[in-house]
Amino acid sequence: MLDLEYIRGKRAILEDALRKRGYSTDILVELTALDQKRRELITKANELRSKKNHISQEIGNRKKRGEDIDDLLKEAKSIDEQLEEIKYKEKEVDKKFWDLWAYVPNIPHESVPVGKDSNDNVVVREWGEIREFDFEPKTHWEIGELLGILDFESAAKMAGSRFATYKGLGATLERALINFFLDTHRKNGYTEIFPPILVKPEALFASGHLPKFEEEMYHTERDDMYLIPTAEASLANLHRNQVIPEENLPLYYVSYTPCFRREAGSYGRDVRGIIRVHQFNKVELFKYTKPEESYEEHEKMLRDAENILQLLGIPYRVVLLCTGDMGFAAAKTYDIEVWAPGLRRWLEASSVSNVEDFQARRANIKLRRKNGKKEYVHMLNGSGLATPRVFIAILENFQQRDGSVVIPEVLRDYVGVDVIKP
RNA sequence: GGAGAGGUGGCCGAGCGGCCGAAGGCGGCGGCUUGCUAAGCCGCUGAGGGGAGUAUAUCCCCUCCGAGGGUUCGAAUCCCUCCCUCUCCGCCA
Repeated sequence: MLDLEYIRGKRAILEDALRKRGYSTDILVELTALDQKRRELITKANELRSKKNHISQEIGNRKKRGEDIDDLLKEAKSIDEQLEEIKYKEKEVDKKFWDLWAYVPNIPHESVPVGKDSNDNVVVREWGEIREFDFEPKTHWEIGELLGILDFESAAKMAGSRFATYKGLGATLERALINFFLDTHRKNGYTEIFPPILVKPEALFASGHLPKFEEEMYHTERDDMYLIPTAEASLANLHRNQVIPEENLPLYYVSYTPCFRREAGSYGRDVRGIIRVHQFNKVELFKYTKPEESYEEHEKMLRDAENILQLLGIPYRVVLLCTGDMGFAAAKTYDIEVWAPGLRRWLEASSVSNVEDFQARRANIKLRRKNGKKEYVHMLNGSGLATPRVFIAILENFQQRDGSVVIPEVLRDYVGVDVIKP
């Protein structure tokens, strides 16, 4: 959520931002009208309440003196009636206003390239050698089934499409990745968190996932709770309604959680293998920072995520998302894409975003300066990393002619073997 | 699931129909004192919103004591519902 200044004094900036993101600016016309109406009603209601307060006070005074209060009672009643009507209208307008406002995206940072869609994203750097194969590289699902470490049939039987059962060393490799990610980030100063993964609607509102992404999440009807689509949702709530002394910032958190996504808008896309599944594991990085440090911290977080792939020896590239491709809450986002030779394409394995104070405003998280002044903190999140696509990258990049997969050295102690053989 | 206790400002904690946006303490900020530090003394110190105003100066007003309703001219204080925390019992890992 943005500062309301953006539809009053700083309106031109917001208009520009919406245009760059490819949003219509029509919404602003309605928002402005609602804002004006809202303020009119607030002013009127305040006046009436003020009058009423004076009368109540006067009643108290008169009663003490034993004087007659009938005329005041009558006046109070008439004010109540007027107030009732205005309050009703105010509520209505207020709700409309905030409902709309909740759909206004963040302002892109000045360093973000302007563009329409993913074609306008900018590749910032590439790392690693893309391997030349002297045989036809297989896809991860072919390798997974050949090695007996991925089982799609049993998963489909119990859960439907877009699920996978990890078996034997597959399950071990998955767990190894999680532990390796966590351990590495912990060494870099991130505090490990294992949060609730079933949360209340207000938590998802604070993180910015509601109301806009309701369709993307699994909801439990009986208790009105949601399975988190990412640990970001939980971590953004760690300090909800808190004021953090500035000397405690920045705060670094790392969290492994399963993530659940309905993938509502992507029927038929990436249906094979584990490219796009309803349930996956992710290790998430999260920071709370002072506003003046958030962009520096953003770069550092990106490096921390990249570091994992470098240690694993997986070729990747860093992509700076353009205004049109960026997420709703983000002011700036880098994606890290790993190379999958079997699929012959780059796969997004991480998304590292600075949302500035967009979530802090919703979650009401502030910092206290040394002089006592309070401001909203900046919040950053990034995958470090999501396991399925790293799993894919390991299978496809490190496959041998016979289908066996060489385990990266840093994982060998975790997995217990050097090679997974058929 | 059953019984009880409780949720008040950055924190602790009093208030239990009007004089309470809230005593007192801690912390923080400013000042005095002081060779420095500590201690002491004095003052200031919640949030959100609307309006006046060139103003992140200042002033006026409104709302907020877990959330939402209700009673009342008037509620932190009384009533109802819900949420959360704690204790005990039951149940289960």
